[in-house]
Amino acid sequence: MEKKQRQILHVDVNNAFLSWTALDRLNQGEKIDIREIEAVIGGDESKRSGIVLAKSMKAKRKGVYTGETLYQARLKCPNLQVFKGDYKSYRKHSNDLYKILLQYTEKIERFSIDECFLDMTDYLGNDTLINKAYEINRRVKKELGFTVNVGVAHNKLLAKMASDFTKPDRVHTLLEEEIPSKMWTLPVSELFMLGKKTLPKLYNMRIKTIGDLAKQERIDMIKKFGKHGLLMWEYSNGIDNSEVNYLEEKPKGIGNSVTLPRDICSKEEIEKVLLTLTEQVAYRLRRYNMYANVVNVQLRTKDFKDFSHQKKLISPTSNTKNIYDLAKELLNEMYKKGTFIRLVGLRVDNLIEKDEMQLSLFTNEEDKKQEKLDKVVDELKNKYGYSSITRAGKLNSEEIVRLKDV
DNA sequence: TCTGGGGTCCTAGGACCC
DNA sequence: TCTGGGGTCCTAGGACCC
Repeated sequence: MEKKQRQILHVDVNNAFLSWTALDRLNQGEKIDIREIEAVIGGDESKRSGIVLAKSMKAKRKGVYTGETLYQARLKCPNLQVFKGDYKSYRKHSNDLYKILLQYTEKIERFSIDECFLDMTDYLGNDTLINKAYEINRRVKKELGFTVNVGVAHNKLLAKMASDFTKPDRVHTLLEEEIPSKMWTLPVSELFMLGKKTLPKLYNMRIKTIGDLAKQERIDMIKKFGKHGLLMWEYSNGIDNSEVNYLEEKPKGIGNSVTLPRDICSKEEIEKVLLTLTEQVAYRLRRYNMYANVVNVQLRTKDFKDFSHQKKLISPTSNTKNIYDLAKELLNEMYKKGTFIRLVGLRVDNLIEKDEMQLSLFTNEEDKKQEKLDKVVDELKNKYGYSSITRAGKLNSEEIVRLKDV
């Protein structure tokens, strides 16, 4: 029996951070709509995080692109206006969008803060997929005040490629019969999951368009690039059988990292930063009701060399002290005296849910005490805000690490 | 005034076991 | 003298995404 053809939409907010900040400013009574001028949402140069996070159409036309430094962007666009991002507000706008989309299907995968996949297969009624796409596009603009692109297709990959065609405020289809005309003609760099490391290798093989890639022998792509080769080959041919993952998923890992306002070169200073990062990570871990099995410490040197070490915990934990102790151990292993460090990161991985863990013949008295302490601290944080409570050893590092949103 | 921060998944080598 | 091979777990690093 042939399987029913799937009906998939991809909804992508146009210039999300910039549009949302534009709306917030208009709501606060500002006269200028920053979508209409040469503007970007950017990081903070004084904190050495001065990159472009989102740009207006006018800035884009001057050649400004996401991820480049504000310095480079200003060279191309001297009148560029730079605004700060507000993640709390972005989450709210994202949720507003989600609520509208829920009226069309419950099978929604929130792919990122500004992108969703919708599985409409069983939710079309007598309507067509493309009508639904236009309706969503119109309603979001009218009810929320920002615009979206909607991609219409029969799998996620094609829907995502379609929503990336001309912007803003558009609906595009990418049906099987349209693949040669609409997708194979594009530069191969436009293909989803094809990054800047792979691109030069393909150019060396005289592969310039997605169509060139699609014409390769499948087996050759596997031989040259392994699993990733197969993926690229399938994507270039419009093949993607992955499901819309609409069920809320627990995270697989939780991390926090920070670029320091100045490079540091003493283990003691790095430890203080690690403690601040650990507190935040462990707090989030406990809010998910999960335990970690692995701790990972990442360092970036002043000349942008990244390295990391990781280790399994003796037993799964969500306790700040256990994680911090192992993090210090890892730092000890990996840190060469005198190296200038630009970024410090801490993540926990191989997470399990608390109830999966047999509680526990082995939990010792010290751990139980720690757990109680963490709980008290968490409750205060929940009640009075994350930064309401802090421990003495950390105070110094707060001059270095500004507290971030949790 | 160069170059964020949060993730997921994959690969490859070594240890260890049968 | 010769010197397996399959499987799993652990770790470091890298590619890619938004």
